[in-house]
Amino acid sequence: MKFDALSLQKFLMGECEPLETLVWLSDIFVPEIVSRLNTNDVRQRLGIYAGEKIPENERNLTDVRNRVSLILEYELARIATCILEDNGIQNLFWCYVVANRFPDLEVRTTSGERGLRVEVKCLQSIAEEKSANFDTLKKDIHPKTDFVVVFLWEWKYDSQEIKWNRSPFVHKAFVFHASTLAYLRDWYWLNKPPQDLGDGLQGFDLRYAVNCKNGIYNQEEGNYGKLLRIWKKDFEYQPPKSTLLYHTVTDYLSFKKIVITEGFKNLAYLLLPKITGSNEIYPIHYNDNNDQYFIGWQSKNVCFILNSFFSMFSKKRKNDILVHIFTNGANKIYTFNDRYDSTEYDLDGSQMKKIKKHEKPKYLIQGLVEN
DNA sequence: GATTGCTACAACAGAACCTC
DNA sequence: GAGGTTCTGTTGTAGCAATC
Repeated sequence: MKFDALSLQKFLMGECEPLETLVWLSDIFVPEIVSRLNTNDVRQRLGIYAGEKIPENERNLTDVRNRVSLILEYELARIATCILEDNGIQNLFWCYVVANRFPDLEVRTTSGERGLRVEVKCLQSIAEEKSANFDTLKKDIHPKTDFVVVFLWEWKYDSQEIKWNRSPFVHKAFVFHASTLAYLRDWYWLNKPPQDLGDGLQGFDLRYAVNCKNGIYNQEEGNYGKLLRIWKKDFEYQPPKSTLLYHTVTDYLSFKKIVITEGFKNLAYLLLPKITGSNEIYPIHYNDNNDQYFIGWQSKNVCFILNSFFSMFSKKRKNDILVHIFTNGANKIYTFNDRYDSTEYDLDGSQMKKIKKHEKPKYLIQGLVEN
């Protein structure tokens, strides 16, 4: 993709209004990065080759996820600098912030002047609880130049012709205006304190969020800023309205939905073939008047349904959906919550007979193997 | 069932400590 | 003092389990 060198330089040096920069990053610049990240040229350098093993235990998977996250962060900077070179810009580059502090990356001129600053977060889509953490205090964030980029990635198994077995694939990237996201986070956090504060208060010191339990203060435990806990739709305390905040709320709610749905899809593609023995998987849609709703995924006689979508319907419509699924040949349903705990049911018409709860996707498969 | 508080565990850097 | 080892704190990602 060819960029206009002048506007590229202007955006990256933080000379435009934050909203304008946000839209440019979201719609133009970061999609180009993702497109290049997903090329074989990049993926071959992150691939797991025949004979190589990674840990399967969640505890030890953490280091692999950390490493993928770090590499994607570096690749972003490398590719972003390549884009500058491709467009004839010699006086700008992306650099790594070596000190362990916000942000991860900065745009600099060759004379050292600073432009945009970017914090990179990576989430593996099938992780039951995506917990990447944006806990930078608002005082440390510059409203004009600072942004958060979130990559949603998953292992992608490649065809036989390609020499590696699997490699990370970025399914989607999201960009947030850091200052507004932090504002939203704090608005929610401060308006929803724990019940057992005692005579203390929640708040911040110079470096951390500070919690209080029964009057005793402590450094916040690490939940503050978890990306999927930042904001909830229709929260009872609404922040003051602004265009930027409106964008952030809309983008955040969309981000949350996409992250959960994408992980659910990847799980369906991972697990359904192991259950049914078939690689033929297709989406389940429900048509209501002129609207079409996504419900889940089906392979042969087995359906995966996402609770957060299914529960939106009235009892009558739920029955219609179940009959529709049954008519399409399914007699087994697994319902999943947003953290991918599942419940197994036998389906007969619109009647669901509960068989078993599976706390985690891996137990679902283990249970099948044991049976 | 959803939410929230707490814990796990890796890499890494730098300080503190130990031995020669 | 040099060099090696251990400890501590920070960053990062995520899962478990009690509570709402």
